[in-house]
Amino acid sequence: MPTDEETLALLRRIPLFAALDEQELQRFAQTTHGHAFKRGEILFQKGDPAEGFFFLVAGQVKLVLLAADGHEKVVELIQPGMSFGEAVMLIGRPYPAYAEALGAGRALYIPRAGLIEAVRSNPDFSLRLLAGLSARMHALVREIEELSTQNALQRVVGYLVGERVEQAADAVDLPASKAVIASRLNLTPETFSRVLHTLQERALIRVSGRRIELLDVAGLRACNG
Amino acid sequence: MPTDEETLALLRRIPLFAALDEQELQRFAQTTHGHAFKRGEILFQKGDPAEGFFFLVAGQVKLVLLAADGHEKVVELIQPGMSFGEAVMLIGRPYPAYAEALGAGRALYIPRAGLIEAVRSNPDFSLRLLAGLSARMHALVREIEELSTQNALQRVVGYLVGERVEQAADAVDLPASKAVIASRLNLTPETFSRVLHTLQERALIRVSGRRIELLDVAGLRACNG
DNA sequence: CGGGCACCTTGACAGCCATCAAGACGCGCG
DNA sequence: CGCGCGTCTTGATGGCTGTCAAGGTGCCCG
Repeated sequence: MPTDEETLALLRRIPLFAALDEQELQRFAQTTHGHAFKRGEILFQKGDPAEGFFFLVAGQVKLVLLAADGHEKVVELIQPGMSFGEAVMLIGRPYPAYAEALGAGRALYIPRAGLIEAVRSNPDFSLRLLAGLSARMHALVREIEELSTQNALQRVVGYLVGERVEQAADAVDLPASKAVIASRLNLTPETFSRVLHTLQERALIRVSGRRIELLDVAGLRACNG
Repeated sequence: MPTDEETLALLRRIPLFAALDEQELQRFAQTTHGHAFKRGEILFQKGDPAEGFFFLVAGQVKLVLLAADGHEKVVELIQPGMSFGEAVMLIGRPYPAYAEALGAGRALYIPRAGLIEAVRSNPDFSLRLLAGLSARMHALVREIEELSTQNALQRVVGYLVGERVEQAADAVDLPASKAVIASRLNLTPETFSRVLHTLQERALIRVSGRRIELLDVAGLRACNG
C-alpha cells in the first residue's frame, strides 16, 4: 500500500517525532489514521481503551473530566500542533477524561504499537518522549498548586499573564468561549465574569468580547505572588 | 574506588531498576549517594536545581507546595520504597515543591547522568521509566479531578476507601499526623476532624487515634460516586 | 427588520469551608 | 504526680464562590 504523502508531512510536524529518520516516520505513517470531525463530536469517551494517542492538526478540542454527579471540568484545551493521550496510552489504562471538539477540525490517531517499537529502536526518541511527559507532569503539578492555593482572582490573573507570554502581546485573545475558559480555571462562568469585572474596575484590564487588553501587567502580577 | 555492596542491594529494590543487569546497576552505584536525615530536615527546597532523583529507603517524606502567601499544601507522602523527583529532573527544571522529612530516615540520591545513559543503552529501562511516569501522571490527573469536583466529605471518603485497598484490611492506619493527611486532601485540620466526626455519627467509621475502622464500606462508597 | 438563540452579565441568596479562638486529650519527662 | 507540649477537637463567625434566576447583547437567518 502506498504511503500517504500528506500524513507523512503532518507527522514531521510533531515535535515528538523530530528525532525520527525518514524510514521510521514511514513506519508510523502506515498505521496512522486521519480523522476529520465536526463541532460537538466526541473523539473518545471517558473509559474508552487507550490504544493510541492523538495529534491535533486543525480545530480545537477540550479534555473534560466527568464527576459522578454530572459536574464537568475542562482539564486542558488542545490547540493545533499539540498531542494528547500519550501518557494514558503508555500504561494501557482507559482514558480518564473525554475529548470533545469545540469546532470542526482534524486529528491524527497514532496507535500504540509503533511508539513502543520506536522507543525500543531509537533512544533519542525515548528521551524526547520522556521530556515531553515530564513537561506535562510539571504543568499538572502547577495546576494542582494553583487549584489548591489560589483563589478565583489569582487564578484568572495567573491565566491572563501566562497567556500574554504565549501570545507575546499586551492583549489576550481567549482561545474559546468564556464558559470553557472558566471551567479550565475551575470557576463558574458567573464568577469568571465577576472577576473580569473587578479587574476592569481596578483599571488592570479592558475587556471587549473575547479580547482582553492587559493595561497594567505589574499591577496584575501584584494580585497573586 | 570499591563499589558499596549495600548501595547495590538497595538499588536492586527500586522497581524502576528491575530491567538493569548487574553491570548497569554497578554504574549507578558509583554515582549514588546515601543520605541519612532526621525529623524536620529539608531534602530539597522549592527552586533547587533538580540534578537527580531520590529513592526513600526508610522514614517518611512529605512533598509540599508553597504558595506566595505562605500557604502550604502536601502534594504527596513518600513512603519507603518510593522514588520522587524523576520527572522534574528529566526536564532540568528546578523542583516545584520542597521535601521535608517527617521523621528520621534514609534516602538514596541518584544523579541524572546515569539515568540518561541507561535510557540510551537499555530500551527496557526506557519503557519502565515511561510506564512509571505515566502512572504518576494518571494519579495527578485523578487528584485534579478530586480537587475540582469533590467536596470535603467525598475526598475523605475517597482517601479512606483507597487506603483500605492498599492496606488490605477494614481498618486504615493513617500514615502521618491528621494535619498532614488533611493537607494532602486539601483540607484544614479542623474540617478533617469534623468530617471524621460526621462519618462516625453516621456509623460508617470508628476513629481511635490514627486508626480508623471502616464499618460500612458500601455506605462509604455511596457518599461519593 | 425581527425573531431566535447562544453567550454573557448582573443580582440575590445560601452553603461550604477557612479562620480564629479556646479547650480537651495524650504523652513524655522531670 | 503534675507540668508542658504537641495533637486534636469543638464552637462561633465570616468570606468566597456556587446556585438560581432574570435580563442584556450580539449575531445569524429567515
